[in-house]
Formats: sequence, structure tokens, C-alpha cells
Amino acid sequence: MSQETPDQILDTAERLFAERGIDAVSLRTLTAEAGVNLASVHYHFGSKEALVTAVFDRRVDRLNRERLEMLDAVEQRAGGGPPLLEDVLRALFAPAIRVSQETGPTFMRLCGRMYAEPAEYVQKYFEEKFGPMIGRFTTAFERAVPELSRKERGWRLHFAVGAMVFTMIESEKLKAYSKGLCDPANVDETIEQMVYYAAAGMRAPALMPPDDAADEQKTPPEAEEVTV
Amino acid sequence: MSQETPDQILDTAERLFAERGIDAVSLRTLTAEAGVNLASVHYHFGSKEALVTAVFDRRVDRLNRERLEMLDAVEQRAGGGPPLLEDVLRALFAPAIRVSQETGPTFMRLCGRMYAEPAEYVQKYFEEKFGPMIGRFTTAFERAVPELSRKERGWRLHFAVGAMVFTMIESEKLKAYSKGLCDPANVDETIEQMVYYAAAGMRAPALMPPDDAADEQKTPPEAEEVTV
DNA sequence: GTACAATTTAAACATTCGTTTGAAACAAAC
DNA sequence: GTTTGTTTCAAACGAATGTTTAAATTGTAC
Repeated sequence: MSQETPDQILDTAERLFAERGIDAVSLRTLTAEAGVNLASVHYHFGSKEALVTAVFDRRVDRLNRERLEMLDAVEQRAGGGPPLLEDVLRALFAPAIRVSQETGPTFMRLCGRMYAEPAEYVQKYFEEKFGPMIGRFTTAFERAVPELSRKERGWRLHFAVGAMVFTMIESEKLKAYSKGLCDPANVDETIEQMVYYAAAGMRAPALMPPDDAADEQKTPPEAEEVTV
Repeated sequence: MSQETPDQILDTAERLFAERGIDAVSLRTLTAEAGVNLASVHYHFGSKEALVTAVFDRRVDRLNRERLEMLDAVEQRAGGGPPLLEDVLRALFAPAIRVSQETGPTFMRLCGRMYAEPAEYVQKYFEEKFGPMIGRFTTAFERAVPELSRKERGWRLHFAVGAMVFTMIESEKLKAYSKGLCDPANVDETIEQMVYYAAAGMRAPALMPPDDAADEQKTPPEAEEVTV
């Protein structure tokens, strides 16, 4: 066996979870496919739930670290001024899409699936891992497109994340529907198409007036904490 | 009992599936919550799988019929000419979002979850139900934004659908992240924000040259069938 | 080579699942 | 009131699940 058992389990779990969903993969299927004993999952990880979060931790921490590093660089380059919208979007999209270059489409797909998974421990995990990162980006977008109201910026950021997550979940469908024309395996093109599309949506003229001093009191005070 | 047993089962199933996911809801939980006997699911529907598709058929057929009716009206109003992009987008989004007005957020959420569900019978069901509809819309977009290449139009339609599906799955998260500013329960506003955002993205200048005669041979011939 | 810890293994455990069964309860028709 | 067909019910079935156990194996240090 050329690989350590825990890694063998993690790799197989990542792949199978992405292909079939977490619930649909039993530990017996998983361990058989990985060529390890059934009990070794509990020996090395403690439980299936712990295995699921272990599969994620291996990737997510680096993913979000890269995002924040890119965002730091963007903000530094802007030197106190408002950052370029495309750069902020790229910092949000690129690390997520790029992981697929190393892992194949498996992790991307799993990540998208997990985001939609209703299980409580999964939701809590996601909130912990992605919440602070989303907060940082909310502030960045606030400065990149200040002409939008907080509400409208919220909508558009939501739509942008939606396009990203959907691309993670449904990359095969896109390739099928477009008869192979659009290939999410082409990472650079995927990123650029996404950044360009989202930037155009973000830059569309505001539908509603911005949050200037006159409208400020319409906004409940706790809404200010959205950027924390 | 004020309600027939099958309807009672369907209503409870729709709600619980949306809240917790299909796999996570056992028939025992479901029937207990619905106040009916465990065996009545099999008596009235035959199996859990059949129940799942029954839950969907009740809504999806009307949903896609409404979409196609709206699209028909839009194309008729355009009178042979290219339809207005915003109208095509609205025909795609509005019926889906509007279902939530009648059912609460449950069906929308379930629909989004199902779309991400990897189970094979679910995927096949979705392909049958939504495939032809997607085809019609692909043609409509072809005429609404002819300046884009098929490839780029494919990407942007994909992103637009992503924003829609994501809104279906994650409406509670949007409300939370925006501190209540963005409320997906406000159907009209949700639709308009989505249409406006997607139209701006679609109308952004093309990144690549359009499919004119010179480039046609780069495209494999079977790509023409994408609109069927 | 012996001793000790880490790991692997096969087997069993207790639940839970979707499904089936056969009798009971109910309704409507004659 | 009896009959007939539909619906409900409690109980059980077999299979699959995550988890635990305790013995067997392997690796490592002395």
C-alpha cells in the first residue's frame, strides 16, 4: 500500500461524497472502495461526522486563506482607495474554482453539495468556516460599489455567490447543456467568465437610491454590523 | 380529519423534505408528523421514491407550463422580432419565485435542494421535466442576445440559473447575511432584482467574437441541436 | 528476541430504514 | 343486515446503517 490509511480514506471519501452525496455513501462502501477495514474510519477519525469535517478541513482552510490573502493584496494595491470590483470578485471566485485544478472536480462538487445540505452539523460548520470570510468581502464590496444601497449590494453579492456555487454543483450539466462548448474544467476561462459577468451585474445602475444620510434612519442601526 | 390522507402526506412531505432533505426524513417521521399510519404511504403512493416524484409533479408541471406560457406571450408580443431580454428572463424566473407566494418557502427550497441532489432517479426526473423547457429558453436567449457566441451565452445563462437556484436554496441565508434587508419573501422585489442583475450580466459586451460565418467551422455540427 | 504500543481485522451490536402483511375498521350498495 | 370494496392499523420482515469489541497483526524500541 503506497498510501497511509487516513489519507486513503480521505481521498476516497472526498470523491465518493462528491459523486453520490454524503448520506448515500455508507462506510462499508467507502472502506471497501478505499481498500481499508471498516473499523479504521472510527479508529482514525472517531465517527462518520468527524470524517466529513476532516474531508473539508483539508481543503477549506487553505481555500479561505487564499481568498483573504488575495483580498489583502487587492486592498493593499488600492492603497486606501476603493478596490477594483473585478479584483474583489476574482479573490472570491478564483481560489474556489482553482481547487478543482488540483483535486479534479470532486472537491468543488462536494463543496457545492455541502452548501445545500440541510444537516445541522453541516450548516454550523459552514457558518463557522465561511461566515467571517463573507464578512470581509461584504466590506470590500461596500467600498468597490459604494453607489449601491446595502440592500441592493446584498442582492447582487448573493447572486454572484449563487453563480459560483451553482457552477461548483452543476459543472457537468453546463457542459452537457452547452454540448461541450462551456467546459468548467478550463479553470481560467471559468474564472474570467464569472468575474466578467458578475462585475457587469454589480455595476448595473442602482434600482433604488443609495444609503445616503437622508435614508440612513430607514435602516435599523444593527444593520451596520453586517460587515463584522 | 379535515383533509384527505394523500394530501396530508403530500403537504407534510413537501415541508419536511424542504426542511431536512429527502434522505433525512424517514417515513416514520413523516407519517407521525402527518398524523397518518406508516403503511398509508405505500398504500397511496407505492413507495417513497414515488412519493418524492408525486410531491414534485403537483407543482412542477404547472410551474413549467406557466414559464412556457409567459415565453409564448413574450415571443408573440415581439412579433417575429427578437424578444426583450428582460421579458425572457422574467418568464424564466417569475413562475419559480412566485410559487413561494402560495406554498411558503417550502417548495422553492425543496426544488433547489432536489436540483443539487445526486440520487440518480432525481437527476433523471429533473432532466425529463426541465430539459425541454431549458431548450426553449436557450432558443429565446439566442434571439434576445444574438451578439454573444453560443459559448458565452451558455456561460451567462448558466450563471443566471445559478442565481435563481441559489436563491431558492439559500433564501434564509441571504436574509441573515443582509441582516433582514434583503427579503426573498418579497416576491416582486426578488424577481425584479434577479431580472435586472441577470440582464446586465447578459448585456455585458462579449469577451469573445460572436459565432459568425468565419468561426462556424470551429463549432462541431451537433452543437446546433442544443436548441431542440 | 522480547516487550510494548499502534494498527488492522473479522465479527457482532443495536438501530433504523423502506417495505410487506393480514386483520380490523369503515363506507356504500343492495 | 349482509355484502363488497376501500382504507387504516399494529406488527413484523429483511436489509442496511453507524458503531463497538476483542483478538490478531504489525511495527518499533530496547
